[in-house]
Amino acid sequence: MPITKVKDEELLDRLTDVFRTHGFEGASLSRISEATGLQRASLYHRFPGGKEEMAQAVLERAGQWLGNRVLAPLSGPGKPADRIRKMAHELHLFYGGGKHSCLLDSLSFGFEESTIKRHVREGMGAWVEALAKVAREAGVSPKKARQQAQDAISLLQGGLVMARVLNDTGPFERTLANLPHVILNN
Amino acid sequence: MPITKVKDEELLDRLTDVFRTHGFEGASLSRISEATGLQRASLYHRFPGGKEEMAQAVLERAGQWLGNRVLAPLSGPGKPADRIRKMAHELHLFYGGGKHSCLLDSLSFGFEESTIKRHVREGMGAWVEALAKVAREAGVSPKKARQQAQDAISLLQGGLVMARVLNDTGPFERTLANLPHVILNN
DNA sequence: TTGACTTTACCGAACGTTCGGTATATTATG
DNA sequence: CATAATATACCGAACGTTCGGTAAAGTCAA
Repeated sequence: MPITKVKDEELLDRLTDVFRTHGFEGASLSRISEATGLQRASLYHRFPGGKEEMAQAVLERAGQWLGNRVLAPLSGPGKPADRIRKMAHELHLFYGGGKHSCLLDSLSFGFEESTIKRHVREGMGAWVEALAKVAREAGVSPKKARQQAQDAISLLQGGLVMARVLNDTGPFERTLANLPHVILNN
Repeated sequence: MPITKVKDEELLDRLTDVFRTHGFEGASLSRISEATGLQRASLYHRFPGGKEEMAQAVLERAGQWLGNRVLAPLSGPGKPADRIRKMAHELHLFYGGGKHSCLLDSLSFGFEESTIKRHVREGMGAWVEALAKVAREAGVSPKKARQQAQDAISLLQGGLVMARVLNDTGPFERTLANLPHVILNN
């Protein structure tokens, strides 16, 4: 078997970067080719389904990251506040301290219903539900738990938008630090 | 002078819709042509500078709306809480109750520094500053005022992202209702 | 009032470029 | 050698943009 020019993990890393920086339509094959170091045909060898399959592979792995690094810790052992702090730490790493945009934002434009949008919706839905569950476990009423989970996601997503627009990661990082209070407040 | 097929206001409305729905790169001239009822060449008669000028015209008007409907009421007379409620009402109208995306989000993708991104940055910066000012006037400490203004914008922007992804405007609308508390909390 | 002239708004057709995608050849490893 | 990975060269279609021209409204001297 000949050697791969770019390992799968590295390839997906770079694809992720292109998609979250430019969105789906802005992620042209030229940009992808440049970012990955692979020619068009090589990309189609790795992803016969083309750009759509690339985006789905990126979302697939992001979904795995969400499950392993966010949802799993949230439903794991430990005090609720500690579990949330653990998640905040992972989010800090994943979003480069706020410098990277979120795929759930960048891949959600355009009105046509697609596999990608469904994938994005499932991810965000699972995230909200997991946060609400932790809040309920900490004694927050079901209704309030749901609202505070939504507020947390809103603050995070909005913080990433602000960081991109204003070139200031401060609000996002402050939100990360405040997450336990936002979610568990009673 | 021949009659215009589409009045300027209407034209800008439709352009705004295309840009905030698809982002800059997703807003192809074909889509724009379809949405406005004008052929490509006619669009270039109205906007000699092409797509870039269209986006800037859209941002220009959005900036005027921000100034007239958001910043002005915020620095006007009345109790701080009332001024914020007034803003919330305008936001509800402008964002179609949460069904429309925000230009500050959709036009902020891509890394290259551009006139568009500068325009977007100025708009969001002025918005945050105006909110912080109201909070200070209501007796909130400068530091806390700034943070709560940032939280408000984060909640709004994040709420719009959630609405687009989950097809649920609930969190956004709830944020609108809570804005006075978020911003003026002491 | 008329008719020549200008201005304005629009459109069909085409420009060169880039898009996403593919057929074929080359490379390198087991 | 066999074969998987990459590269070259190319495709039709769509991209943003421009050109030449037409129809309608305003201007104004005769």
